[in-house]
Amino acid sequence: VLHVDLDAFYVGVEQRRNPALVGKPVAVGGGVVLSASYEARSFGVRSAMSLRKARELCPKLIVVSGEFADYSTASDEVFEVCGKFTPLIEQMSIDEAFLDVSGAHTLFGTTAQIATALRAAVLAETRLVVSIGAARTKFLAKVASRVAKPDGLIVVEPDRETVFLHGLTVDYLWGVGPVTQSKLAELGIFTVADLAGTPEEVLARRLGRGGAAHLHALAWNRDPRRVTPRRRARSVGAQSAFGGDCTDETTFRRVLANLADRVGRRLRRKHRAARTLTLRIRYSDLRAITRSRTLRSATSSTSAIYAVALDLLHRTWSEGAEGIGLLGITASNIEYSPHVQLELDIGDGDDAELLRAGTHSAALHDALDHQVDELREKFGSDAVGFASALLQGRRDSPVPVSLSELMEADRPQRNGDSSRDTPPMAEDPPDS
DNA sequence: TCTGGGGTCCTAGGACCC
DNA sequence: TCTGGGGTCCTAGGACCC
Repeated sequence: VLHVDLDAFYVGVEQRRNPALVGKPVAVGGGVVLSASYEARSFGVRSAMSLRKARELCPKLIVVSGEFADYSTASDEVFEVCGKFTPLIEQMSIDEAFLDVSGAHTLFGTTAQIATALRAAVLAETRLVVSIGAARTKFLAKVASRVAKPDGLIVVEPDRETVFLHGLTVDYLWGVGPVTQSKLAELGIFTVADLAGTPEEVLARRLGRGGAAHLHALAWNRDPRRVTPRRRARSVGAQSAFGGDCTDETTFRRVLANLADRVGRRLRRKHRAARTLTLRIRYSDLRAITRSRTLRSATSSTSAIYAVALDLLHRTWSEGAEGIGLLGITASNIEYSPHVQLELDIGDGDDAELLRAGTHSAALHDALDHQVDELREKFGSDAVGFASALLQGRRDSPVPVSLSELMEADRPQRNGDSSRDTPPMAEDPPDS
C-alpha cells in the first residue's frame, strides 16, 4: 500500500501559478492558515492557526487567499497520474490517497521503484510535490509518509515494521489526539513500544473498549482495512461562522436558509436524501451543542431542511437569549433517492439574498418570470405553479427556491393524495 | 491557542419492543 | 407487580482527521 500525500498542497498550487512565491514563507488562508510552506513552518506557523498569530511568528509571511476550485482541479490532476500506476485508489481527502500497487510489480518493479517513478511522474506532469509512505498496511503507510515529509519516500519493509513503529511517539498513531495522548501519558505510555507492551485491559479502563482495541492493534501493525476505491458519503453538512455574537433572529433565518440550500443541493445533485438532520450551534463563549431530529422519511428538500433546522434552533434559543457565533446543519442517515429534481436558478449573488429575504428587485422578478415561462413550456403549467406563487409574494418564509420541493409540497393539498408523503425508496443502484 | 469548513467514528443513556 | 434478557433506534456529546 502506498500513501500518497501532497506537500503543503494549497501553497504548492499557488507557487505553481506564481513562481515568485517559491522558497518564501507563504500561507494560504483567510482568517486562519489552511496551508503553510515549509519556510513558514520553520517559524512555527501551523495550519488552523489564526493569521494574526502567524504574522506575529513570521512577520515576512506572504498570505494568499486562494480559490478552492483551483485546488480541486489540481487534486484531480495528481490522482489522474496515480491512476496510471494502479486503478485501486482510495482518495481520503483533497490531498491524500491510498494506492494498492500489489498488482503493479510486474509492470513497474519493486515498491521503491514504483513509488520513485510515481513521485517523478507527478512532479513532471503537475509540478507538485508528493511524499510517499509504503508498507503492508494502510495505517503504517500513512505513518511512513508523515515521517517521509517533505519531499520524501519511505518504504517500510515487512521485517522492519516493528522496529520502525515502536521507535515513534504515540501521537503518530491514527486516532491519538491531544486528549488521548495525555490520558496515555498518565499511564506512563509515551512511545508506541510502551503502548504495545501495555495489556489491552489496562488501556480499556482509561480509553474504553473500542479505543483500547484500536490502539493495541495499531501498535502491533494489525490493520486489515483494504484499499477500497469509492466510499459513499455518510453525511453532508454546511456551517457558517459569523464571528462575535449575534442575537438577531432574522440573521439566523437567513443563515439557516443558506445552509439548508447548500446541504439540499448537494444531496440532490448526488441523488441522496437524509433522514436525520442535526443543527450545530456554537455560542459566543465557544460552547458548542447539537440538536438533532430524525424524520419518518428521508428528504433532500431545501425547504424541509430549513424548516427542521429553524425548529431545532427554537428549541434552545429564543429572542434575547445568548449570542451565537456559528450555525451548522448536518444531514446524515443518508439513502439513495432517485427523484428527478428541477431547480430554478437564482444564483448566489445579491439577488438570491433579496429573494430569500422576500424583497424582490424588479430585474430579478423579470428574470425569474422568464425562467418560469420556459419551464412552463417544457413541463406544463402545473409544474411551475409554486414558482409563480413565490414571485407573487405568497410565500412569506425566506426559503430558497427549488422547483420540485414545492411541487411536492403542493400536491397533497391539491388532490388530497397523502400517499405522496412517503415516496418509496429504491435500492442503491449497483454502480452509480 | 479561541479561529474555518468539511467530514468520520464512538460512547452512553433513554425510550421502546418482544 | 418492579423483576429477566435481548434487542433497535434516537439523541447528544466528544475525539479526531484533513
